[in-house]
Amino acid sequence: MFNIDLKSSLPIYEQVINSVKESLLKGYFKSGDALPSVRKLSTMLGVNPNTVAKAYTELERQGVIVTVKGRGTFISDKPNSVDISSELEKIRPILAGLKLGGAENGDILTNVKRLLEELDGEESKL
Amino acid sequence: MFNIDLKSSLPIYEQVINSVKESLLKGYFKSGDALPSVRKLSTMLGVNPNTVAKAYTELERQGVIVTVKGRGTFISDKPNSVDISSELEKIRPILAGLKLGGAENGDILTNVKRLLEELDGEESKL
DNA sequence: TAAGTGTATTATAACACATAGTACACTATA
DNA sequence: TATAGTGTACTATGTGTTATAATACACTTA
Repeated sequence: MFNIDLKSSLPIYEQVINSVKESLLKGYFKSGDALPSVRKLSTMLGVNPNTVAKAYTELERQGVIVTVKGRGTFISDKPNSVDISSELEKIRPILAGLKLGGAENGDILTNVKRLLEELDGEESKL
Repeated sequence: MFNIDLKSSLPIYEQVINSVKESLLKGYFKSGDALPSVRKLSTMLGVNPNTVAKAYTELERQGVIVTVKGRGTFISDKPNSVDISSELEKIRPILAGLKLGGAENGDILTNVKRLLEELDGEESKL
């Protein structure tokens, strides 16, 4: 479910954020569903509770989840909309690296399309 | 030419790396051309020479540039090929964020295509 | 009452980033 | 031969991020 690589250079809390988002897209969670508690998820992952709490805080800031003191953390029904162009600026240097490394525009586009469909999960295949 | 934002959260040396790569793709440099020296570029950008040296070291590791002791740094004629799938893994979380933020697959693909063409620079429009 | 929630705080350690200053070996040129 | 310019290496310092550890508090549910 939540796949974390402790040896990755990507910070653990960011991996948690990404993992939650992908789980949502793939339909593993629905609006209103409860996420694992901070302490439970931290023991599941073998990670400090503060690290999970940091991920949840950021996810709430983005409107992906909603926290209720004393009760738990739940999936939001309407995540904040994001600025497409600013997010695309993060992709730009990766694309530049791919092109310098010999990748063709067509191949890159095909793979991005495959990635997008993969993120749509199983429900989209019905 | 080399556009650097000292206030960005992206490390300066990474911005230099990206800047050099994009300049190459856009045709501002050809194989064999000399890059600004470490000390010269550092004063141009208002940055420590060690920071520029770090960027150049990484660019050489990727085969983008070649350094000759005592002479300078030059554009390589054959950058190392990159692993497409591993690079795409960096794009995955960004795409997930876009989709959660309400972006449609079609819009995302259109923008990625536009980015790719933008990186091809002016020579491709002849 | 007891257990489980999110949250906050302080402290510590490790690492990345950037700067500063210095030094060395090399190359090109006056 | 000097001089200036090149990449490179090193130590030191400061700052910020990441992650852990250990508590503590207020809240909710059973």
